[in-house]
Amino acid sequence: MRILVVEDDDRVARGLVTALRHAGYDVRRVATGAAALRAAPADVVLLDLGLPDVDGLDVLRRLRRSESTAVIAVTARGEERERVTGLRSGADDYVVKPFGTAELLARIEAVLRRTRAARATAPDHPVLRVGELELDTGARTAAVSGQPLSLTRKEFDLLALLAARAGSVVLRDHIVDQVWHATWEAPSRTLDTHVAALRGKLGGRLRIETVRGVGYRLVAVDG
Amino acid sequence: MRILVVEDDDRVARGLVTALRHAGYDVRRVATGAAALRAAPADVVLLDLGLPDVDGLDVLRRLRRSESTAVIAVTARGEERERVTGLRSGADDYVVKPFGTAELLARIEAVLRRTRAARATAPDHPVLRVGELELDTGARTAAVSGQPLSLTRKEFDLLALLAARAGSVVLRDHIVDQVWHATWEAPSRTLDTHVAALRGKLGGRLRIETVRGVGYRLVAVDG
DNA sequence: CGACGACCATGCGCATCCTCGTCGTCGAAG
DNA sequence: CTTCGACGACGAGGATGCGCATGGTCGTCG
Repeated sequence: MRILVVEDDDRVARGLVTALRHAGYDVRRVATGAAALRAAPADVVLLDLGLPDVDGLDVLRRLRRSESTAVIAVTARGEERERVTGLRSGADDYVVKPFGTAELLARIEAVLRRTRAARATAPDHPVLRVGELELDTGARTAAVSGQPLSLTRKEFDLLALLAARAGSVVLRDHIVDQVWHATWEAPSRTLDTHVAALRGKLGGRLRIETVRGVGYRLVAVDG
Repeated sequence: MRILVVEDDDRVARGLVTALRHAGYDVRRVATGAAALRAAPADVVLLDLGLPDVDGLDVLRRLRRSESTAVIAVTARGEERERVTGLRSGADDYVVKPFGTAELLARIEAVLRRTRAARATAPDHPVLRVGELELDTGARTAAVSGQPLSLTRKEFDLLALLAARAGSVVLRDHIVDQVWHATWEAPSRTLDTHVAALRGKLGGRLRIETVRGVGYRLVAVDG
């Protein structure tokens, strides 16, 4: 489980990181909002709203674009109004310094309990089959009709996501969230590019259909 | 959205109920743990852990057996150790009296955001059948008598809505709400246009009937 | 260092799709 | 029968979303 600590005060940050590492989490720490957005994704982000470079609430809102990331806001100020706007902006929880390590850990667990369901990837089905396609999500290998195909990382992630919901439409936003862990806003043609690459590699036995305005759907072609 | 308030102090309870009702929730209130377990299910339970009849933590654990119910623990005691055990027992959040109404509402919203997201991850994508019409809401495909038909986004959403209530009238306002996610209605022929398009594509086996001044109704034509 | 592959951003072209206005028609109420 | 409001049938316009080609960035490896 990966936790990102966004905190500009070195002393506070070090204490947090140590405590979280000790609790068994994979912890990263950054000091600025910009770095936080770059360092995503994480399962939980501990976000100090009193950052020097940018508006903390803005960072919060961007982080929360990814459904699978939970955000716990942390501040020194204890005003109720601040807490309310923080929560309203999408924070899953809001704690005020100073706080106890045990409570923070308990709150992290509570948040994780709730977001676990929203996280994807079923580790119990490592091999996906759709028609002639076979994806080994453990070994990250793919083959069509026994012929191995070489996929790049993004291509594989994308195909695995589509294959896991074969026959159903997968929403564009959901793909962007899961494969790119995106925090970006401007509509980008990046996803299309990768879909095009996959279509080229898949050949005739599998088809990625476009559902305009919604997303994509992977189907096997019988023949 | 349904909220259950579990609180033995009448005065506090009344205040809570009023505030929550005012915020638009469907609120129920009980005074004991036993009654709380009987009154479930609810989307959110505000649980006072200082109940007279039973151990609050025990009630909490039982309520949390239902995945879709969120629990916010409320107590008068502010000890960190209490908060930790409350959260560890499965509470989604933990607030200490006295607390502000605005913050409580914000925390309820935050919790609901998460449980809703968890539900949206495993959504129901039923296959709707009306006469010869078959709509696969997961794949977003439609067919009449086995013949696939190609529908645009709005057309599909609209038809799915009508098909889900096949045989009964769906109000114009409700359609606008669900398909356009707007409460708009500057007089415009947009909805009519899409209905007309659907009628053209459906052919003779299905009919969309107009109920003047009310809405539309989808019916199968037996032939 | 230089080449290379993977990835990301951007812009254009194109095919729809949506919207909304006008006008004619229909239905219900009086 | 008349009147009035609601609906149906068009027909553009403008907006939207997608495919593809291109150029740039970054990290890796020889």
